[in-house]
Formats: sequence, structure tokens, C-alpha cells
Amino acid sequence: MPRIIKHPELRREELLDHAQALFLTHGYDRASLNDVIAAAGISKGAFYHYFPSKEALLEALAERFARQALAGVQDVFADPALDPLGRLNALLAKSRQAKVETAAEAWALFETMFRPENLVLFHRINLAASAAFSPLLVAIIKQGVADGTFRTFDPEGVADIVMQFGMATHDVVAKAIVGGSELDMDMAIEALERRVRLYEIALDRILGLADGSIRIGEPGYVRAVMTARRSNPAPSAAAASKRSR
Amino acid sequence: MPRIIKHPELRREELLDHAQALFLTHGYDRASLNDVIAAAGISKGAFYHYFPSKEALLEALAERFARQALAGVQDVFADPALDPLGRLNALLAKSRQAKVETAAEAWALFETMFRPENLVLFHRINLAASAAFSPLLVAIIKQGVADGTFRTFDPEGVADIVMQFGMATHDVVAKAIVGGSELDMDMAIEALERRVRLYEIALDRILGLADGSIRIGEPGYVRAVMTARRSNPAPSAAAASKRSR
DNA sequence: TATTATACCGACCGACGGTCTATTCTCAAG
DNA sequence: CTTGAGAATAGACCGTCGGTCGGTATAATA
Repeated sequence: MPRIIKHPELRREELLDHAQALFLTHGYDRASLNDVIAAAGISKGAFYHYFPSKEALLEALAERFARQALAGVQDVFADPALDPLGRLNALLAKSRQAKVETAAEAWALFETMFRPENLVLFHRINLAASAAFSPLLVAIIKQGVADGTFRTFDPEGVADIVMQFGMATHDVVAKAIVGGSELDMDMAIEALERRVRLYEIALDRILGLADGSIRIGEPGYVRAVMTARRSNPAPSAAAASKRSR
Repeated sequence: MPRIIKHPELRREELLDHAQALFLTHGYDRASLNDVIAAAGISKGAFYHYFPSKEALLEALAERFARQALAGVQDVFADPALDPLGRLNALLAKSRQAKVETAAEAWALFETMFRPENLVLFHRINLAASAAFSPLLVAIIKQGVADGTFRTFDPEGVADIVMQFGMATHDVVAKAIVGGSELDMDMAIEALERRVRLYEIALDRILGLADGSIRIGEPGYVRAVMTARRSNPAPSAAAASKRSR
């Protein structure tokens, strides 16, 4: 019986797929290498043929995440019709919706990000994503400074703040999702939309714009994600089936 | 021969001291429980008498850090002579110098914070510190809003931004320290001081103040820390003596 | 002095990431 | 078609890890 041989790159991608699923559900530390190779149906020797260590698997996974995220916003930079402010707004809106299609998916992603066992994984992803996005953001801001749209003496610093705010809204949403009860959900949604508005105005003022110039995503985005929770069954019941430790 | 019996609390504090030293030098994951108990000179059974797990040791350590940091800034809140702006500035200045006495100490702390193996430890510390500081910061800002000093519709959000900026300057300093060569150190120092100025102005505008109202630490603080590096011997030589993995 | 609770010891456990030797498979050169 | 070199794979094995457990010594109580 002839063996099915795949391209080495495909094999690596396949391993990354299984690792991603396991790392996201159980965390990098708790998902053991044996779990990964069992899911992929290969032996330990085979794994160590493709990756030098478990750590390298994490690194490759983070790089793939960053690469995919970057590919999702390339058209923003390719569009020559956009001015710097339009580009920045398009980028901010995209970063909210490029990776996930539905609000339910967004909810699942937020829930996953905030789980403490995923700290290491998402720290790596953020590092890789920052390294990829930062130069693009800096270029936009510098262009805006050059043509008088923005006013700042530190484009790199402003770019960092933009990315911080992006991460912070994720955190805020995630915290409310994890900790919030069903009852005060409406209050949480209100607080979150206020927070997003604060970031918009803060960026306006840091960049020397009129209030209302920066738009982070569409209005109602937060509410859509938060209400998607009700249609989404609590993942704790299904996720707790495997390990307790 | 009579056994020397210590107060349980002292015993716990002693364990935390040894754990702190080992976690900071080798990281939470790499420093094994056996290392900790060997340093403390006790057995495993004794350790598990005082802490239910290694994880609990980390948690207790983070709480102690937060408690100490909070104690260092209590006088800012006790001083009735300060107005909200003065209080905020005093707090921002204190957060730079409360924990460390000399610039060399600050350098060592930054260098430690940024090492990837210390991610878990400092994440916990930041969580505990945020939980402790956030209400105080919110109270200051609300007071300022009430008496007309500050203008914002989201004091909690502004408080979060203030803390984000505080953490971000740490990150920026640490990154430059770890990655920067000796030659472009002057450029790095300039970039860092520009960054701090950006945060000051950003907070001014977010809070509706005149530029120059917010002061994060003293001028020259960044330069003092960065130049302290030269008098500080590279820690990698001494630190790499034990483990490689 | 007898009893009980606390403090402590260290051999032991299963699981972990990683190594190593041996075997099988693939494909191009002869 | 044969063959040999190297890629691919298998899985027993290793040292170390966090954590457990049965047992011992000391302190407090009566």
C-alpha cells in the first residue's frame, strides 16, 4: 500500500492547525506535546523533524497569525484613493472585523484571549502583530503629518498608542464578557461603548484633529458582540470535559 | 536541643523572599520549586504546609508587590494640601521612584521586567497593582472632574489610559535597554524622552488641560536610568551561570 | 504523662519536553 | 530494475517537573 506523502510545508501547516486548536482551547502550557502529536496522528520523532521544540511551534503559530492579520488589511494600503485619515479609520475598522466574520465568532475570540492560560500564546501573537503593523501605522501617521492632516512630534509614539488602544478595547470587552453577569450586561455594554468613544476622542486630540474625526469600528459593534453571547452557549461546560489540573 | 520556631507569617514572608529572588533571576517557569525550597532550606512537605501550590506562591508574591507599591504612595492621598492635578502629578512621579532608590536599581528592574521568562510574573504583578491603584486613580479624576480641573465623560477609562501609559513607558525603556547597542544609546534616550513628553501632552489633552500641566516624573529621569547602564555590569554573564535549557 | 494538632521530612508518582537509536520510505543515479 | 543515501517516522527512554503521601518529631493542651 503506497504511503501518502505530503509536501513538508503542508505537513507543518497541518501541525500548526492542530496546535492552534489545542493551544486555544487548553492554553500553551496545558496542551502537551503528546496531545498535539496525537491529534495530528504522528509520532514524536516526526514532530521533532519539523520543529526543533514546542517553543518553536508557538513562535511559528504567532507568526502565522500576524501574517494572516496583515494580509487582511493590505487593501487599505493599496487603495490610492484614501487620504491618511481615511486610511487610519479604515485600518481601525478592519482590525475589528478582519479576523472574524460574525459577532459570535468575535465573542469566542475575546473569551479565548482573556483566559489566563492563553497569556503566553497571545503575548507572542501580539508581539508578532505589533512588529508587522507598527511600520505601516507609522507610515500612515507620518504621511498625515507631512500633508498637515495630523499634528504630532512623535509618530512612532502615536502609533504605539493607537495599538495600545486597540488591545485595550479587546481587554475591556473580554473582561466584561468573562466577569459580567446576565443582569448587568446592559450596563456593561454602555460602559464599553463609552470607552470606545473615549479612545476615539483621545486619538482625535492627540493627533490634533476635531472631535469625531477618528472612528473605531462601526457604532453598535460592541453591542453586537456582547449580545451574541446569548446565542453562544457557555463554553465552560464543553471545554471543561478534558482537563482539570 | 530546642527547635527554633518562627511565626507562620514570618515563615511565609521568608519563602516569598527566596521565591522573589529566584523568580526574578530565572523566571517563574524556570525556577523550580526544588530551587525555592533548597534556597529556603526547607523540605517539600514544609512548603506545601504554607502554600497549596507553586501557583499560589506566585499569587502571594504579586499581592505583596502590589501592597508595597500601594503603601509607597499613600502619603499622596493623605496630603490634604494637594489639588487633583497636584495629586495626579505626584502619583505619576512617585510611580517612577517609589520602588527603586537609585537609577542603577531602576535599570536592573527594567531589565528584569522585559525578559520573556518573567512575563507570567509581571503580568500577575500588573494585575494586582492595577486592581489596587485603579480605584484611587478614578477617585482623583472624579474629584478633578467635580471641581472643574479635568474634563472627561469617562473617568474609569482615563484612569486606565493613565496606567497604560505608565506601563508603556516601562516597556519602552526596557526594550531600548535590552536591544540597544552602546553606540545609539544617545538616540534611544532622546526617543524615550520624546515618548514621555508625548504621554504628558496626550494626558493633558484627554483631560482637557493646557499642554504642560501633566508631569510624568522629573526631567532627566530617562537619561539617568539609561546612563546608569554603563556603571551596571551586564547581568547576562552572571545570570547565565546556572541554567541553559 | 497521655493526647492531639501542627510543623516537617523526603521517597515517590505521573506527566512533561526532549533525545536517541532503529526502521521504513522515497527517489534519483547507475 | 537495482540500489544507496537521506528524508521521514516510530516509540522506548531520560532527567526534571509540580505535587502527593505515609510517617515522624515537636508544641500545645489536659
